[in-house]
Amino acid sequence: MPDFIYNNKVYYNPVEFAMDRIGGTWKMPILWRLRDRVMRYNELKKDIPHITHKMLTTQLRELEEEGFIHRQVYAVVPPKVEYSITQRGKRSIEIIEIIRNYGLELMKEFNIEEKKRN
Amino acid sequence: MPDFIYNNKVYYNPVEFAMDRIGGTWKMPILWRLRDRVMRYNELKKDIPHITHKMLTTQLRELEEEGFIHRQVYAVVPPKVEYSITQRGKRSIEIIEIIRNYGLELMKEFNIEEKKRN
DNA sequence: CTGGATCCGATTTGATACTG
DNA sequence: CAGTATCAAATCGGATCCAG
Repeated sequence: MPDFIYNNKVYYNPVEFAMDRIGGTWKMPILWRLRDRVMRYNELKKDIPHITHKMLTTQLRELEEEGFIHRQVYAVVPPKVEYSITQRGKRSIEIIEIIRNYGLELMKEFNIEEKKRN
Repeated sequence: MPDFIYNNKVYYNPVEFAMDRIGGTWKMPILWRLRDRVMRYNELKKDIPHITHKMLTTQLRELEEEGFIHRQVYAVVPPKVEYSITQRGKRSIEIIEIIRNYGLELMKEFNIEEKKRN
C-alpha cells in the first residue's frame, strides 16, 4: 500500500521524497556551489572534485527539471551555459546547511581526521 | 573541503558523511520509529512497509555499530531482541524532523497528496 | 564548450533457504 | 523469534565515443 507516487517511483515517506530531490552524492555539492553565484558547466566540473561528466550532466538535468536550478543557454560558439539557483533551490540551501553542520558534528564525534589533497 | 576517509570509504564533504550515517532508504524510517519507544525486530518489520528482512537486519546492524541505536538481547527461547535509540540517535531525530518537514513542504509544491500513514 | 548515448563492470538489493 | 548465507536481478556509475 504505497503512500504516493512521483515520476513512476513509489515513495513511503516525506523524508525519502526530499532526499530523492536533493540527496545522493552530488546534488547538494552542486546546489551549495550555486548558492551565491552563477556558474558555467566547466566551472562546476572543475570545482567539484571527482565528479564525472556523466554524473554532473545528469544531476544538473534533474535539478533543473525539478526547479532547483535554472539553465541559461547563450546562442554562441562555442556554447555558453550558465547555471543559477532558483527560489526553490535557495530554500534547499537552508536544509543543506543544517545537514552539513550535523555532518561536521558527527565527524568530530567519530574523530575524523582530514586527509590533505595533493 | 578536504577529503577524508572513514571505514575505507572516501568522503568529499560533511553532508555526504552525515547522509551515509543516517541516509539511504531505511535508516531514517527506523530511527524515526525508535524515537520514543523500544521495539522488537518483528515490530519494526511489521511497521515499516516494504522493507525486506535483509535490509532491516543490515541497517539495524550499521545503526548499532555507529552508535545510533542500542541492541538488547535477552537470553530466552524464543529469542527476544529489543532495539532502542541512543543519545546520538536522539540528536539525529532533530535532523530527520527537519528533513521530513522539508519533504512535506516539497510535496505540496509538487502537488502530491499526503496519505495518512507514517 | 556543453552534453547526449552506449557499453559494461561494480555495487546494491531481493528472494530464498537454512539455523539455534 | 531473530537472525545468516547465498545467488541472481536490478541499479548505478565510470569510461568512452560522438555531435552541434
